Amino acid sequence: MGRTPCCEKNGLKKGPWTPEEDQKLVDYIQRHGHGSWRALPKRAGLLRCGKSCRLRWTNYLRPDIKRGQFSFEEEHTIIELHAILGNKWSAIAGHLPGRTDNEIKNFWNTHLKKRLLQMGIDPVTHRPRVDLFGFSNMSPFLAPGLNHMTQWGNARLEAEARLATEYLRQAAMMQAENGTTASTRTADLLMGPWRSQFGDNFCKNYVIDPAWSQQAPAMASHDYKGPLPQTLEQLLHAQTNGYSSNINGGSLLSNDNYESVTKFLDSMCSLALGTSPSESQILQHHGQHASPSSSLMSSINGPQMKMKQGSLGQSEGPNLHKQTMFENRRRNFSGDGTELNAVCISNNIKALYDNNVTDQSYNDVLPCAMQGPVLHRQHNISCIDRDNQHSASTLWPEDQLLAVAKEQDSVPALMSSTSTSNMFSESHDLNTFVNSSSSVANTISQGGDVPVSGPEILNPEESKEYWSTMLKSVGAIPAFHVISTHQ
DNA sequence: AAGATGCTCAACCGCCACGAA
DNA sequence: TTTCGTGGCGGTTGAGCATCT
Repeated sequence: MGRTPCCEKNGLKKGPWTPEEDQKLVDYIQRHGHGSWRALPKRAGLLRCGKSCRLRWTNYLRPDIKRGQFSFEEEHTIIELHAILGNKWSAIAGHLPGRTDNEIKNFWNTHLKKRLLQMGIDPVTHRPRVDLFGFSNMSPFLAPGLNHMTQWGNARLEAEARLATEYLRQAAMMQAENGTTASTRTADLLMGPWRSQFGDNFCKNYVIDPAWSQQAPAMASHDYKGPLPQTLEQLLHAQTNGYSSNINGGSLLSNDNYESVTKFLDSMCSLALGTSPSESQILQHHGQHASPSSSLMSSINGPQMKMKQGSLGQSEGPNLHKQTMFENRRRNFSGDGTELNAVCISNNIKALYDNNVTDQSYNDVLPCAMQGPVLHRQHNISCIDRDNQHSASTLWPEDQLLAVAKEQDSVPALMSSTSTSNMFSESHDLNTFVNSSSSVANTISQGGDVPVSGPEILNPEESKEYWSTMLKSVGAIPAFHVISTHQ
């Protein structure tokens, strides 16, 4: 007893479309629109079922379809999104203009999946394959929770994202009605997305703004085992297992930060659903503050997070902030050093350079992902001294980084985090690298703040030598992870 | 040169969500 | 509340082509 077919099969053609059929379909849709797909074939004079027509149009004949090879940026985007969304091809396609879900699915199955496997990365979990070492049957014990995407399932993911969106909508309504954000009810609503497995997964795959992570350590940490706070207030004020610091007793639900939280959650949900962030009504009550990175923000259609100047870290001084950055990175990159998802750190640096902002306004810079042309392979390298008092990051061309790595002795890996960056544009070439790296190195050596720009400009050789010395002095070694061989 | 094998991707199939009746 | 029609989605297939033996 089979399911009734979507249309009457008898007499209907199957298989590849001929140019004549394509022309008929295009002509009809251009004149009349597609209307009811079921009725279309008859009206257009086609011996096809409506489903076949719809597929042909959406996957092949639609005028806004982008043809040709996937760019590196597109590849990168697909990998990033797949780490969060799994096989939700339509949601992924929503972030790649002109690409269809079918095309992305095919590309994943025929290219990207194989490439990840060759790199020793499980294309389902986006984590290193333990079975390479013969531990496959032990993996549930060695790495519980690694198979997050398969465990959760796409349906649940989408359901949670929709639920989270609804939470946000309600929160926005309450905000509009009451003009206040600090009610327990609002906090509960905002916590909805955070508490969902989707939120957890999102946080695992995107390094959130470091300052924010300090406020929400339970969500950003892989190894947090404590009970999840049940409200945002609890979360923000929790001193759980030493992970969290109470920032001057301040609340993230102050007006300024409320905007950030809701904006971020909105973006998070839109990512899951393949829609554009709603630019929710929530913002209307606070107005948009122009930040140095606002142009950058507006150009991306991906996860965004803005932390405003406010209670976060200001009175604690820059070192607290840097320690937070380090803690955040250590949580996300400790272990095997093969995480795929370190984009945001690079993005912070890029945004700093783009906007010529100072460390003081670092909190205004968005971590953003998946945009910008690739001209050089870059790695974001960070280091921190043994007392966790000073840290620095910069982007290194890969060849120089490898050269330094070769020179390294086997010193303890106090930290290591790298990422492949697609963030550098033409204006951020080797000169920028030299400027930044020499400046950072100088500051580190003097025990000072992480700078954004500095007066000293070393040539590449000097810069390389300086960094090599500095890295050894702080006992840091870089770790590498190469996403692809793209040049 | 010819058969075997591998790869790509357009197209199909079945399931599901959703809205209308 | 249930049923039905429709569109959308993800998994899978298989024809056509390329490469290997």
